[in-house]
Amino acid sequence: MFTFTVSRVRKGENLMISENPLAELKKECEALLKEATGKLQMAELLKQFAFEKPPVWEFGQLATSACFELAKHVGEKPLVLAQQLVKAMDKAKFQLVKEVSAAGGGYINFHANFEKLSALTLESVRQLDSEYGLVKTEKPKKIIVEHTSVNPLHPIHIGQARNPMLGDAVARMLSARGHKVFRHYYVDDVGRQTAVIAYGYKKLGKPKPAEKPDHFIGKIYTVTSCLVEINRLKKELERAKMVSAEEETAKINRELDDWVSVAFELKQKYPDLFEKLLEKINEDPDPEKSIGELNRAYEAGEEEAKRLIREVSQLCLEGFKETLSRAGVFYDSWDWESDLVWSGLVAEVLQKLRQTPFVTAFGGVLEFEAGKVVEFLDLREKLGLRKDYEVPSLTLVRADGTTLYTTRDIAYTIWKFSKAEKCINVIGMEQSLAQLQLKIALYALGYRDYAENLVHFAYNLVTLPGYKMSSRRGRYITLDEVLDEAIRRAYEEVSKRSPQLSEDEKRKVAEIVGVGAVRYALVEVDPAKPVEFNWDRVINFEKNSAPYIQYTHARACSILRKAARKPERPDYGLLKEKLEQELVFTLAEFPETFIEAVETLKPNLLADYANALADKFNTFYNAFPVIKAEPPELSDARLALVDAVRIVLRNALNLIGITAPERM
RNA sequence: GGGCGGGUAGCCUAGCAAGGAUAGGGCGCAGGCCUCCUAAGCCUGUGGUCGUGGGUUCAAAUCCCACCCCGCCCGCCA
Repeated sequence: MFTFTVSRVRKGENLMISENPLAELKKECEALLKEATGKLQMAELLKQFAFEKPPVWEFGQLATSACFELAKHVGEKPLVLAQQLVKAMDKAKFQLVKEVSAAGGGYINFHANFEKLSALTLESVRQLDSEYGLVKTEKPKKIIVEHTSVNPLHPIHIGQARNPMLGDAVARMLSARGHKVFRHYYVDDVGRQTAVIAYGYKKLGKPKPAEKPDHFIGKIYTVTSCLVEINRLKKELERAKMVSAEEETAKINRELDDWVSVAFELKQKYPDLFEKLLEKINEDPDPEKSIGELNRAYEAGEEEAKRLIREVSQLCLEGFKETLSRAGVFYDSWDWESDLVWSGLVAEVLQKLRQTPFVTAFGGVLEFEAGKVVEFLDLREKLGLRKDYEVPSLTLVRADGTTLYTTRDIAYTIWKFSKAEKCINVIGMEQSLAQLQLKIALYALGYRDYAENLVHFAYNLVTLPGYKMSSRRGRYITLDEVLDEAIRRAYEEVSKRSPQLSEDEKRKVAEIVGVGAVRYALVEVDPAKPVEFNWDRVINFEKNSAPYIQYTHARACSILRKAARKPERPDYGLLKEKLEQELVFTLAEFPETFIEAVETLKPNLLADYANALADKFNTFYNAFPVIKAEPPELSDARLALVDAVRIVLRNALNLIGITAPERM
């Protein structure tokens, strides 16, 4: 079913073109229906017509079930109404419509006039080229898409990699829609975890990384975190033993066992690093305290802490940039959480929040009572909350005076809204509650408009079949590994299939194909569903994969290259095969698919679309000759069709951040 | 206990917001197709109580209610 029917026709040199050919067809169908209902004095009963795609091609290209609805008002059978409406239509007015029929229990089916629709569609695609399908919005907005924002503690792992792929695709789509899009990376450098890595890094004497910096940082973080945790648990255990709290002792023992086994793993993996950190950390009578102190000093903006933590974070980010740029993901702004703290913005927001009746203090601790806000401002329905559900409170400030993540995020969000009208946060589903509390805080502060333009783009996790990925435990598969492996496999494949390519070309193609495979795999499934990681799924070269679509694109390019001529005198009326007409229709649908994908923020719709188009094209490719088709007017029409498929496949892939190679 | 998300063939997945004609794909499995534009392909076959039970409707995978299973969240973590 479709809703979007906006389109503009403009005059080409000699042929009409349209930025949305399918919408032209719909407009015509709608006009015919309106006229017919008018004639039968039923115009008042139905003003909107929804169109759908009939289940079988032979039924036509568009259908409406309006007569079922109409039948209720008139007391006549749907089929009879459909027949009457069809009869009342003025055939002389048919342009893109060739035939209308009543069918089934009361459908009205519209058959397209492909001689005209093919001409309109193929000319439009080829003239608009890289702009075809990218229908611009009437209301362009400034939009910030915040995505990735992986903490600078360890390399980006495959569980997190879904985020940049989705975020980047969404940003590309919105931008293509005509919005002014800014891609922001929120550098979360404030908090205990950053203090942990900085602490370990300092203990090691701030070593220069001998490998990719984020991998280097990741090792130090994992080992440090593990050792500190064991240290802390041991102390807790002693305390618990002294007061002979048996249940607690047992619990701590279990946790300790867990961490000791992690330590064992880590010692095997990185013996030197492990020994050195163990030695250094043991020198510290209270590592926990040192870390807490470092965290406090950093928030307070003390010079030494600043230098240290920024150095570590920056190091890690260098690694991220390398990985992400390889995957084709870039940012317009890197926003440091610490800057928000130091600039006083966080304090300012806290001050304002304190003045609302929704914040209470006990000791130094500040609590934000989100539930109260919901009642007071009557937000329940607006936020889609159940009637008895009480939103939990949110701690804004710790007893030691430091702030918490969501508190800073409130300040950050307000800052973002000073630069944009809409903010989309690509953040995992597990943070839904925090994102809700954040939104409620905006309402509490009187930023109603911000709250309503804040979107939490939630996505589900990527899981490993055996165990849970855990960055703290150093159990993860990095995005780098996955990309390397994908490119390696792609290289093998290219070498096997296209030995004639130069070494340089093979490498380039392998890169494009490998990266594409990974991006596609992470974007293709509904973000709400979890993805179970396995190599064959993420590095798939068969149907329903980026390589498959890329291959199809390369095949189209190959035909055009071999033809070595432009389609000078195409006769689109000769495109009489069902497959050809289905291809044309699919191409005509692209603009509406694009609009729907952007408006609903569903990049997977574009992945599905591209895959479906590739399927049809391959079937066509297998069934009919193009270059040698006779007569030449048919050959030319088919060449134009191939060219249009090439353009649309490329445009669709580009929107989700995948490059379409011309050979592979 | 409460909240959120998910449940569609052996496995993975589309469709669900705006209910409509025969629930699309892919993997797997069984078979077939390269003197012809790239076989990363194409064709044929195989496989479905759309989690369960009620309800609304001329019509339910889709809407409503109840329940079951899985995941996540309910931190002075992020």
